[in-house]
Amino acid sequence: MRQTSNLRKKERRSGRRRGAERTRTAGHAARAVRNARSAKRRDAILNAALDEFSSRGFEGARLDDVARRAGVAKGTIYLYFRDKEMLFQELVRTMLTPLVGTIEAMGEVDVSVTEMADRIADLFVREVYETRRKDVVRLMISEGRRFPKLAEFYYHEVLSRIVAAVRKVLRRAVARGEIPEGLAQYPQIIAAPAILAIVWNGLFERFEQLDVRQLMKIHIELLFSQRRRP
Amino acid sequence: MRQTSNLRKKERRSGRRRGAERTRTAGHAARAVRNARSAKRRDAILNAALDEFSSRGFEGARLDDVARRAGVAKGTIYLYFRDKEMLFQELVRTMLTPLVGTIEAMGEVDVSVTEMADRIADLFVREVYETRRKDVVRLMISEGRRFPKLAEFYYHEVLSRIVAAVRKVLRRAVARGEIPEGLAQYPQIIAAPAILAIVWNGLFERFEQLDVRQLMKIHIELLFSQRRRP
DNA sequence: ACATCATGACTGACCAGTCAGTCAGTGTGA
DNA sequence: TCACACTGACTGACTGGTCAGTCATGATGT
Repeated sequence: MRQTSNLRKKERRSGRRRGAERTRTAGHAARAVRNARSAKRRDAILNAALDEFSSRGFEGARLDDVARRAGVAKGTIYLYFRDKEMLFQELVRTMLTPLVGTIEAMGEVDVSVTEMADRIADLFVREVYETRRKDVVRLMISEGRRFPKLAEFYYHEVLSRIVAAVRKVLRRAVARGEIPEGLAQYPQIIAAPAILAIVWNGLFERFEQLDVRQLMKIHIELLFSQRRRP
Repeated sequence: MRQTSNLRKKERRSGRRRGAERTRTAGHAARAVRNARSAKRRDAILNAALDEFSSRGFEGARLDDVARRAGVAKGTIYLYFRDKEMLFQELVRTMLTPLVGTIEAMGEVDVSVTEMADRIADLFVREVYETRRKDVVRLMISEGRRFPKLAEFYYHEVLSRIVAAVRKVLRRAVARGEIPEGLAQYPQIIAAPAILAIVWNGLFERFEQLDVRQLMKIHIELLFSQRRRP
């Protein structure tokens, strides 16, 4: 459950070079150690926050609980995040940003539509549905409305890029006559079962299982199987 | 601790027959007036609650605000609902229960799949998306996870019935060879764009409009257009 | 000796839920 | 028809408790 480890915590603490040339090496080493510890704490807090936000919602989550779960005093949280809201926003940003690159790359390669759809489905299942990112997306769905800034960030930095990349591939396919035009107008259709799965999973999984992989596979087959004019 | 006093006020106030046969009619009329007013208040409270819950979420909503918006004192809310949680649950129940009948009826008629899909889409747009029920469904999506009882009610009383009704029609179509088998396994696929639309509407509508009707129409066309074996 | 990081007790604001009191409307008796 | 008693729906100030955010103090490393 450590998968957030790769979230660019190295961020160069800008400036601060003055004097003490003698201890340069030692200083650097020390700073590196500190940064590492600091990043670890930040991560622990984010992880704990995800748990608490997920099970209680933004308003319902208690920072005391986040602190306890992270093995840290409450005040420490405020050394890393301005307030509860920023903690939430950083959580979403930190967990979802790394996906963007992967997704954009997808639009560059000239693959067939079905190939692309399969890749999207696979990426979603492996990198979102089967990880804690699923919970982050669920949080985004549940609470995003009350964080307009975050919704905006998410739309511009994540969604619109995905939509653009997918649309690109779809347009090519339309031009080749492989698929009807409608799909290129609403690339969201491809993602619809993914959203459905996350919502269903949160609400009804205990009554009726839903096999996401299968769900998406069937959906894609239905959408893309070759068809004749009616 | 006097709540419950007037919950379900139609309740035959058992016994209590003593004299005064003369005023029977007047008494009935008076009671009718009271009941009407009472129902009106209940409605006002539910309406106000929907507004507040929608914009602030369950935890974020203040009963003081609900009361003010309903034009009622805070205490009055507690004459009609045991506590905040029951208010929320009643809200969802009251708004969604009326739909169930309509939906079940749909499974009874032996229509074609596309006909059924069109009807579902139309019903959804007219009775949910274009009404305040959309907000109720959104609340269910956002907060349902923290109300297991409510999720259970919703699953058993609403969802599973829809799924069963739709599945029935789909099975017939499969038997006739009209559609491939996959869809009958996951009738949820038909509803996926509806969920997507509600989520999108809440989060991103201000950046990019989404025409639900068109979205669902295209999706249905893609799913059901006749196809040849690959 | 100093800088930085970390702590957790504390504070002030906030809010769900309560309850003593009010009063509009109803029944009763003359 | 009037006056008086009675009822219970309604009110809103209040209470008990909670929690985000602060800060005086302590720990650690250089």
